[in-house]
Parts: sequence; C-alpha cells; structure tokens
Amino acid sequence: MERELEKLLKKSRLSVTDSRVKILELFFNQQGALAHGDIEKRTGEKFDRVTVYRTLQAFLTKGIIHTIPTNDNSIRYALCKDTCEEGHHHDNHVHFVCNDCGNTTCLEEIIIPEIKLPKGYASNQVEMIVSGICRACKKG
Amino acid sequence: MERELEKLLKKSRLSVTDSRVKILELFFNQQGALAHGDIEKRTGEKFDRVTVYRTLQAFLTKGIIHTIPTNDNSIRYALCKDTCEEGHHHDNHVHFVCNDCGNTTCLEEIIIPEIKLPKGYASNQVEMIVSGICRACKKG
DNA sequence: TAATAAGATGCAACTTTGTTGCAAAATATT
DNA sequence: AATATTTTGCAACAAAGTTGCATCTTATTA
Ligand SMILES: [Mn+2]
Ligand SMILES: [Mn+2]
Ligand SMILES: [Zn+2]
Ligand SMILES: [Zn+2]
Repeated sequence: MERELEKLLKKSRLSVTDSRVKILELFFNQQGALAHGDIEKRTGEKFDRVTVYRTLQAFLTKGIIHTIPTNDNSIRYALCKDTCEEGHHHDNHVHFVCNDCGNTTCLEEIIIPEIKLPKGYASNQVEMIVSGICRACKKG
Repeated sequence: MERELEKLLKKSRLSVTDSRVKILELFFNQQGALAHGDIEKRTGEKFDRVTVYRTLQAFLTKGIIHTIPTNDNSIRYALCKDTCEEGHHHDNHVHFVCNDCGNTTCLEEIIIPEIKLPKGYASNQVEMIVSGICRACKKG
C-alpha cells in the first residue's frame, strides 16, 4: 500500500512526505469524499492545519483529487481516476450526498448527461449533485 | 416595487423590516445570484453582518431564495419562482457559473435531465452546475 | 390611535476557518 | 555524504460565522 501511494505521488512529481502519504491513505481507505474538517479530525494531532490545506491544494492541482461543490460551505474532496492529470480532469460522473449519514459518494458509473445551453453560452465543466438517501442508510 | 416586496414578505409571514426589504430589492434588481459577501458589500454600512446572515436564513427557510452549491466555499443565493414555499422547493433548473465575470445565473428554461441512480439510492433533489463562459463575456 | 405583545436588530464577545512569511526540518539530487 | 530544493510547523493575522442579550421596530389588540 505504502508503495502504491509513493508511486502515485512520484508520478505527480510530488516529494513523498509523511503528511502526503497519510492523507492520501485516508482517501484510499474510504470510499466517498472527505471535507477539510474530516481530514483534520482523522489526522488528529499529527499535522498542522496549514499542512492539510497545502496538501489538499497540491493534490488538487496535480489532479489526484477533485472537488465536489456543496451548499454548506465545506467543499468535499475525492480521489480522481488515473485518467486525471495536472490541468486535465476527466471527472464527469454524478455525486451523491446522503441526507441521513452525510456521506458524499462518487457514482463513477453514472455519467452526467449532456444538456443544451442557451445560445451564446460555452460550457467547460458540468457538475451534478444528487441528494437523498444512500443505499446503506435505506437498508438500516 | 416596494409594495411588491412587502407583499412577498407578508405572504411568507415575515414582518416587513428595512433590511429585509433592502436585501430582497437587491435580488430583484439583479439577475443572477448573490453571495453573502456581495450583499454585505452592497448594503454597505446599512446593516450589521449578523442581520445579513439572519435575513438570508429567513428567506431560505421561507422558500424565497434557494442556494447554489459552489466549490469555492461561498454559497450563492438566488430568487425562487413563485411556486416555491416553505419546505417545498421546486427549483429544477440548471445554474451557470461564468469563469470570466464570475456571475452565477439561473438558467430557468433549462430543466435538469432525469438520471437513473444505482439500485438502493433514493433521490430527493438534483443540482446541476455548468461552468464556462457566459453570453455577455463571449461577446465582449 | 395608544398600549402591548411579538419579533428583529445591533453589538459584543467568541469560535471556526483560511492565509502568509519565515526559520527549521525533511526530502531529493549530486 | 554534502548540497540544493521542498515541505513543514509555528506564529500572527484576517475573514467568516455563531450566540446571548438589551434595545428598537413591527404587528396586534383594545
Ligand atoms: Mn467524484
Ligand atoms: Mn436558480
Ligand atoms: Zn447515507
Ligand atoms: Zn461572464
């Protein structure tokens, strides 16, 4: 595992540091997205808050993670697929936010449908966020 | 105009106050969304910051405005159509964020397409945010 | 219209979140 | 192993958001 992560970091031309490995590990051990706050909580005393900000920023610009917009002022972050690189994201999947457990999930298999914009608008990126009750919560 | 706004406030069982009228006016005089910060700037010295928070909160729960998720930690707010009420929003339109001018627009006429969720998921609400270049900026 | 009740506002104090510069520490390169 | 390059933590700060409470405003009633 550790090796895996190192490889990913190196591929992105990021030096391999404790915080980067640990935070990346968090993302791998969790399906679903993490907010900045989550990461602070889970890394506990280990790293400075500033380091978490800078680490997420680095992962973002290198195309290791992507953001998921929210309407509660707490951006979520989730792992990108291999196909994403610095400057070229290829995340076109739907995100699901559970109103019960609060988890945000990437529905990798659900592709965001095309839409026709009014004349004069040029689209660059499309986000689609569905909220409701997730599978796990529905059962429970 | 003033009358219009009063009517809307009363219909929502909100008492008619200076700040509510002025902030609601802002929304009416502007097509597109406003962030909390925008409102603070435009109302200048007039109201306390806390009042702006509480006013937006009131408008939200009464179904006068709706939120638009962002990935920069600054939720946008825009007017709802008449059909929205306390507890029952009926906003199913696409939102457009211009990367040039930064404006967020409600594309009322573009309905969010249906999607098929994986088994076990129940959808409650769907958001679709397109970013790119808006009509105004494309021309300029 | 005046008196009263209900509700909204501003202020102060505070918490949480995010930013920046810089010296010390860790990592990468030779 | 020595050096160059990056990253980290700390401190200090700025910005954003929250809460309780006294005062003022709006709505209701007589
Ligand atoms: Mn995703
Ligand atoms: Mn809208
Ligand atoms: Zn759930
Ligand atoms: Zn524009």
